[in-house]
Amino acid sequence: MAVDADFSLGKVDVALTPSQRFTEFLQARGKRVTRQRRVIVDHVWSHHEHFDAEQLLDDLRRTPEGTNASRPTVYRTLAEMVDAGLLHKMVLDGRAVYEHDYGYPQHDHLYCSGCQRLIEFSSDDLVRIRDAVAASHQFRATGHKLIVTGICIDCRTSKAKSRHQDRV
Amino acid sequence: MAVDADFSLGKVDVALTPSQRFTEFLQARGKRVTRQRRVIVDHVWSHHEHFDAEQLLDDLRRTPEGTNASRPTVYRTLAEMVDAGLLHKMVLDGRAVYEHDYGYPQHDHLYCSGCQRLIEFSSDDLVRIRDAVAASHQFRATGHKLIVTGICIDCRTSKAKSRHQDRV
DNA sequence: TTGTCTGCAAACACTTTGCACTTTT
DNA sequence: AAAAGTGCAAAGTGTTTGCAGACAA
Repeated sequence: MAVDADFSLGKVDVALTPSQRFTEFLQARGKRVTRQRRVIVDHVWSHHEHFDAEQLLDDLRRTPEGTNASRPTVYRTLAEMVDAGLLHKMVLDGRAVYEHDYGYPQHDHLYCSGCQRLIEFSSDDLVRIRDAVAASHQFRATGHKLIVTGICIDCRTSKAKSRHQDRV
Repeated sequence: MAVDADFSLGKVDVALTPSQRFTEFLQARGKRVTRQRRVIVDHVWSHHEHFDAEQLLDDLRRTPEGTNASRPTVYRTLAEMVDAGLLHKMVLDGRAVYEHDYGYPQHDHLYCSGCQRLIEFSSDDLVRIRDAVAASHQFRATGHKLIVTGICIDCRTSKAKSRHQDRV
């Protein structure tokens, strides 16, 4: 699940690093800053990519001694990071996919059914329409999830699609 | 998972009933029109509601002799109905939820986090924006899924929320 | 020291599959 | 009769949990 190479939605200024924010979150709840939790946040923030729990687990296993964590710990820590507002979780094809949330603007995705790539975009018009529709149903919108399915230009132009089928 | 009581997006005229269309679909593929398949399509089309496989299985079990089907058959038949274009499948909170597709206009959902109700709506503006965004990324959109999360008016006005917590 | 966290193995929920038997065509 | 479908039980997949030992505060 690679992220579009050109990630054009810029970072937003934030006071603390993700790692600091997580530490703060843990301490505020009487939770402990363990080696595993540190290793996981650091690793997750070393790449701006969409990933799932198993990928993260594998990545950590390929890493030097003392920088990995067990499957249950990975799952538990990802859930905590979502609670902490660091990560955003979405479900795609039956498995949970995570992406950076803290410090990045709200956005939606184009999902290429050819190469499974997720391309990020954001649209103010979309949010406006969302709120107008919600209002007309006397519904108070707190968020939304939009995934536009289709075919990206690479998959459309290349006859030899093999190059685009990473991570299928 | 109840559907909004006032389903205001009208039916669309279609040449065949869902059951006829399914029969046609099966025959075209050399598949057989069995008692179970008939029972399932008929039951699914007797209510316009969102449902999942286990609910359907339970409903069928509560039904007179000779009008039920096993779990594997229910799953297999639902998949066929999706292939046939009769049902639309979406994944919500980890399980597959189905809704009528054949004969109904494309639409999206408001999802109340208070009572888990799905309210249907459709918006031409939304589709326009979707296509504009896609075009700007040289992406060819073939479809989309939008779920707006929030609180419905019932959950907002009632202090005694218990009444709205069916199916939680 | 005290209470939380970790990792293991086992449990989970939902869905799919292998296979002998039944049913439609 | 031939081919496809069904139901059972068992296997999968992704994720969660109970618990004894390990570790942060």
